[in-house]
Amino acid sequence: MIRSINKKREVGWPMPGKTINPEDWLSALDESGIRVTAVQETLIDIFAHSEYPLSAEAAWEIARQARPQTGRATVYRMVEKLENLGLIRRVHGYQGCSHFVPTLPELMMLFICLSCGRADYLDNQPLQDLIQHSEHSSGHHITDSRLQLFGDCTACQENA
Amino acid sequence: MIRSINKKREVGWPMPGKTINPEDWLSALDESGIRVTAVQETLIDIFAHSEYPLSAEAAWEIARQARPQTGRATVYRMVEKLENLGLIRRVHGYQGCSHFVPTLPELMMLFICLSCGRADYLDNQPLQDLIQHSEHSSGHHITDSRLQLFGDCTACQENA
DNA sequence: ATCCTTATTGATACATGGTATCAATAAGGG
DNA sequence: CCCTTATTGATACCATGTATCAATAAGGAT
Repeated sequence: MIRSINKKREVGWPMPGKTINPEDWLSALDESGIRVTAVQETLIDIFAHSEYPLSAEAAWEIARQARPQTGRATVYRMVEKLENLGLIRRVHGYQGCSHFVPTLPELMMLFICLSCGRADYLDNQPLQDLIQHSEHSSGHHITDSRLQLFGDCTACQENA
Repeated sequence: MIRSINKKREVGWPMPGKTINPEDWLSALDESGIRVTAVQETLIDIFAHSEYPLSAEAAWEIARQARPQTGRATVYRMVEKLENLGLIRRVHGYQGCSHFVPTLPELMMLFICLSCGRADYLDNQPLQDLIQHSEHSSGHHITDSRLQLFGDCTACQENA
């Protein structure tokens, strides 16, 4: 199903018109009463700059390159905090359900290429429409959603 | 987040116009070259008749009521087979990612009520539209998708 | 700047969910 | 009714994630 594993860490997420600012993440942590520490800065940097979904375990490995004494539990705790604050979100179905990407739009339509592993954030208007339509036709009140799309990205189609 | 746990097992999935026939599941297993055994019939019956998403662990518990000697690994193996054959599918984000529901439409739009835990299969046309639209506007070739919707069902809204 | 309180850390042990192993069992074709 | 072989169930194992707790360090108060 998954045809490749994560590549080396590179820079930048390809979200047009929106970029990740580590400062904003630190502010969000600070505002929620969480103390800002060196580990946090390291991990925020790692998640904000990875071009691929990362698992806590993968983030731990990268973190130890910069801070060898970094503890495993600390990374898991940070991942939990970042997820609770909505700064990162889980990718369901990509090598399990334990990989995370930065949250860019609130209602994400995330596409993952099964060939190169890169993530792409698509225009989320269709998802908003879908939810609104389904709410009306079913009568249920929809408060949360998970959507993941998988396939071959444009670049990988050309290289095939 | 999740506001209740699974209720007792009841009967029937509320999918209008489509019901689950355990015979079909047994045929599917048979046709794929898998031997039909007593455990399989038990587990198919359990998954096909539960009104709520079931984890392998929960299915094991129920199975042992009917067949006390049923092994844990056997249940996990069966769940894997049923998932590989596309007969059941994982509910992502409902009490983790380890609960399963019968696959009714190929492209499922599954709604889970966070109050009563019941599942409802919604009309999947909006999802087909979304995928087609996103494929065209992004240029990516979409081969797989995961969608889950959560909220309060009509019944629970009335009871509130 | 220094102290003091307390959140956070890192090491470790533990829990949970799922998988590999393997002898015993049973399905179902010949 | 055999015989082959997939399947089972018991057990041990592994991976991912969590609880514990003494040591550390943030950052407000002084």
